[in-house]
Amino acid sequence: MATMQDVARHANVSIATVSFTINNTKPVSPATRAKVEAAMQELGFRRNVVGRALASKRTRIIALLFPALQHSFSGTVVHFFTSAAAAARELGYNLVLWPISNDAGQTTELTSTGLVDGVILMEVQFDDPRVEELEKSGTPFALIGRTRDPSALTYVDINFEDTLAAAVRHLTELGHSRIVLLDDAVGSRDLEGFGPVGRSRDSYETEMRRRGLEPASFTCEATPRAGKAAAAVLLRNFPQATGVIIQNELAATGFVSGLRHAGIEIPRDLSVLSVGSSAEMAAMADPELTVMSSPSTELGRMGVEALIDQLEGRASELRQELVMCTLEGGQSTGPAATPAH
Amino acid sequence: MATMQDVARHANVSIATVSFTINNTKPVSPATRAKVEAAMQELGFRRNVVGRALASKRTRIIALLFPALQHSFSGTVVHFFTSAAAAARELGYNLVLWPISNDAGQTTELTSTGLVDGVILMEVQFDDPRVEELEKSGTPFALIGRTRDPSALTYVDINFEDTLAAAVRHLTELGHSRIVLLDDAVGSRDLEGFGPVGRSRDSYETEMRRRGLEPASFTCEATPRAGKAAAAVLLRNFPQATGVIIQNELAATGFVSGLRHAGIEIPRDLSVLSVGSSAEMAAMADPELTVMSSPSTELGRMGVEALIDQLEGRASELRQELVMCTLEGGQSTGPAATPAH
DNA sequence: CTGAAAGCGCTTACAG
DNA sequence: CTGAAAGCGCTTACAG
Repeated sequence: MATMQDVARHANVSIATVSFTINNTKPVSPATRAKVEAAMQELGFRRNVVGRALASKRTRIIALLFPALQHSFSGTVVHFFTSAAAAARELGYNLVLWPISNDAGQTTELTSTGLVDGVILMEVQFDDPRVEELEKSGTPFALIGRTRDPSALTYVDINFEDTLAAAVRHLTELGHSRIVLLDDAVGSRDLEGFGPVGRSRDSYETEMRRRGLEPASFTCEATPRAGKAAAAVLLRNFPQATGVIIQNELAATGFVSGLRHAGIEIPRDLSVLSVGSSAEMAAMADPELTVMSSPSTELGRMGVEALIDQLEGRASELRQELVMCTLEGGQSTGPAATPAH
Repeated sequence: MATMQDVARHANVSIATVSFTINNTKPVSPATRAKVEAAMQELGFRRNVVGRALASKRTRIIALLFPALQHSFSGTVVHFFTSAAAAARELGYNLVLWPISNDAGQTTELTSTGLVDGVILMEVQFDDPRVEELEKSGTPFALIGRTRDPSALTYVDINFEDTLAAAVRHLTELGHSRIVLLDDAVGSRDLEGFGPVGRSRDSYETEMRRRGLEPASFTCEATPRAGKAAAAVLLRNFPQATGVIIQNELAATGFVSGLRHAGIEIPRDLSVLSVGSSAEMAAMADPELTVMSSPSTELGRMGVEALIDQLEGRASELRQELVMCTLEGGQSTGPAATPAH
């Protein structure tokens, strides 16, 4: 590869001038610019990023920290990864993937080698030790998710509060009043621990009470089989229910199957609304689930943008954004009927 | 961060000596080593990777090139990404994600900035322009997949040939002889184009003929809805079939639903074997599908290892590996019966 | 076994 | 507007 030195020689200018014209960092006369550009063209010059990184002390690489032992890799995670990578590139950055364990200790070791300018932290917990670690190490970062009090942090997250309220509203507008929430056991084992589950359940309960309705919720593991079993639990423990909000993507199809096997017809006998999943996943169920789908693609992009804004000093104020899940058609919610069971 | 210079000063040695002891690249006396290590410890020194990269002309970064417009992001892709990232790190490398369009033109632009030592190319086509581009640019690379004639290339891929033969065998051992293949329309629109579909269909046909059976295949898009429609097509066009091999992960659940709605009981009336999907996906169907699951995790790791072996000059011979899909229990295959339709 | 020094390919004050 | 030069943090012949 041709170097900047080669270009300078070829154009009869100094290497500094080449740098100035490439970066538009100092005025360059039109004639000189033309010479330099011709030389670059001719030599097929591409600026070496490693030299640039060392000199400028900015690698323009950011890392995506994700849980190595992802408890449940929903289909939406891929969209998140890929949209983050695409957004980074559009902004002139590269995205590296860093699997880390959920407990702290590794992040400083990773960031201290100078590879990345900043990191995006996925699957943030209420009290996340990694956040402290990042703060201590001085690494700029953005969260996908929120800690308990994220007021001083850069983050993007799903607006679970409004999403669950909208989910309740969707069902009440269809005439439902006995609405049960089925969520993910991962969160409820440590209810305070994982944001999505805790925030969602709180919001569900608040919204139900606000409407004078009695909240009721239960939980199952994130597998189709667990979802199937949960169907039996629902029928036994919540026989009055006419609507279910399920926030457990991987259990949802099994839950629907379980209900079908029990003779429940959806949505005639029971409405099921899947929250935080994707249209693709929802379409796997039979009947296809009405879903409030996760804004994974948007979050990936926004997380990257938030971080890079910060890195480039463009972030005049802290960027903190919440995005709602989007209600998408489906065949699993309908008017409330008397419970058939 | 402390630099190597700081460590050298602190230990009263030259910076070269620090480098030698860190890299074990020249003999260092035990006493000196101890001094250097103590200094590193005390200063919390971590070798800066950018400086190292510039001096050594190796960034120890590899790129994963994946199709930006992935036609169908199966759940298994995430496992691939994450296992590749984990494997890279274990070997002292970093993995960057590079979305590219499927047609050529971009890869040289990406590799020529000197960011990566090599690349892994996903979703390889029979005649893949990107392969030529990589060869021309001199970038070391490994394929996930195979071109038409990959004999001179480093690759890892699914052993579609043996997998489909095993799929046919699984069903014939259960007494089936009318076995139909349902695959992915993406491949058959350009049958020569996409390896998995072409290789699988060829192998299916060969194996059927070898057993004196008549091959028959059809195709549908990669969506649950298309799968559902495909169920009707099967019953209309292949009424004699008692077994179906479906190589279309995203259509599989819909296919099963479609059959159920048509009154077909699986596996009593019809056996369905899902090939190249994952246990997670297979579990979404009702009944859970018997599946030959994609070795995504293995492929991710192997692809990275193959590339890095090559980069480090460890690859005495070309690394070319094929991995079969693994048959996993499920409830959708059983003894052949007279077609009920 | 250890060190002085050149050099990897850039950026950026500083001077003119 | 342009250039000479220092420097980013390392590695690696070369010399001793």
